[in-house]
Amino acid sequence: MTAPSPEPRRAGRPPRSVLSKDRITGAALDLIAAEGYEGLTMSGLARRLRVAPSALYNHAGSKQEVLGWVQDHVMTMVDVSAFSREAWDDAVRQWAWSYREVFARHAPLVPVIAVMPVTDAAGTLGMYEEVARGFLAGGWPEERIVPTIVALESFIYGSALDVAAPRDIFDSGSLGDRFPVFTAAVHSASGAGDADSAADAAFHLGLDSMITGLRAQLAAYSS
Amino acid sequence: MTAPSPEPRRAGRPPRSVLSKDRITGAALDLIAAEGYEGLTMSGLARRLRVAPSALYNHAGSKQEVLGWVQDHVMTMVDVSAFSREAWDDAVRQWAWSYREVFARHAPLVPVIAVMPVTDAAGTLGMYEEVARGFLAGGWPEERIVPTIVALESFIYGSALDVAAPRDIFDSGSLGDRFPVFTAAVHSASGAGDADSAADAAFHLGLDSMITGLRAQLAAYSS
DNA sequence: CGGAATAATGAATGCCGTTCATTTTGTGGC
DNA sequence: GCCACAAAATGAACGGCATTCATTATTCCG
Repeated sequence: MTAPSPEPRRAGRPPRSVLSKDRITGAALDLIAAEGYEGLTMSGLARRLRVAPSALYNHAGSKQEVLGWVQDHVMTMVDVSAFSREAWDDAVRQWAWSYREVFARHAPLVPVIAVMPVTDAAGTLGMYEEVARGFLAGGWPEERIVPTIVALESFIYGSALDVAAPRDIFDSGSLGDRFPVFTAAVHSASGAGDADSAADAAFHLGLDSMITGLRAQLAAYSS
Repeated sequence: MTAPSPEPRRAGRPPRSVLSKDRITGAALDLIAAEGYEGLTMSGLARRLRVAPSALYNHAGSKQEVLGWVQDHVMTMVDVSAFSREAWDDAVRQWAWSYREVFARHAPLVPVIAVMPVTDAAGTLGMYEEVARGFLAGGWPEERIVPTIVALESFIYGSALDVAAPRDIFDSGSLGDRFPVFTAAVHSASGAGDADSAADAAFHLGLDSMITGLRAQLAAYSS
């Protein structure tokens, strides 16, 4: 137990390095958990690490790079264990629900992921490796695996964004009269089930549809 | 043809209003077309409208609100005409391709849409109205229409983000050795077809899967 | 006709990511 | 063992951003 040091650090290189990629990533995740993504600023991150903001730039080239580290860590939270246990279609279902849940809590990462290359992202690659093994074991032809993963991910990312939507997002207000068919559909949909799980219902429906369609594609390919 | 007035406007309310929701929206779309979304700043928008930045706040409460107007306009660019011409499944296919194409060019709107309520967004409601009519005419039960649209949209939004991805996004670099199955799958996928259309291939595959699955759901429901 | 709402200007604010000069310390080559 | 250089911290500064405020001029409404 080191005594807390209220006296500020002097300028100059410290005896033992204060920062590192791992410490920065950990602090960023803590900060996000505590204050959300709007609280993730370079100043806030530096404050949490008891460091001047500019010190971060000795380790990360930009905030984008820090976000990349966070994203790679978040990827490891996705549960891929089903792929080594169950048939590919059941595994996909479990994986997809876990994937969506994780990124619903990290929705601001979704637009980042789409652009960010996977190079040097060991966590992300680890997830893909497990998924690819599962598909291969399930009898999928190798060249179809990546496009299939991308299609599923697209659905998952879109659905993760949808989780953050307010429950009354489809309330057409005073314009409702001009759009009677849609307005009626909204009302009859909200009748069934509580509004909390509207996003869940759409995800369930879409995922099951997609898996059904993929099963049909695999069958057509195998014959 | 009014003469250009190089002399700046004096302070005080102008004889005839310079700004309006429509003029702001139009200028924002021009600005986005010219400089992309990173060029869409309140200052830049004001410059284009030959107005002080603060003047915008007499018409829009925030930049978010302006983005909402832009989003509603962009929605009207989506082609829904197939729903009044063709069977629901073919119409969905055409609509989805158009929808993705439009939002691939407006990817930064995707995270905005998910959160933004549809109230007072006539263009958005207009699109939903046509789609809902098509589903209803196709024999879908009313209470299933909205969840189905949401599921399709989730896939479309995710796919629109995917279009912006660099072609070598799955290049695992020096870490490739540790993830052999996935690395092999990436290589055999990039072999078939040019890299340009990797996103297209995934979208095609996912959309067709989903439509197949939806068709099966409708059949199960009808019986 | 007069007062309130409206719609512009321009200055100012605070936050943000990032850069730079400076200082101190560790490290690798002679 | 020394010395030059790389590494890692500080703190001040910068430019850009969305937004707010006081001020001014004009229109609209009763």
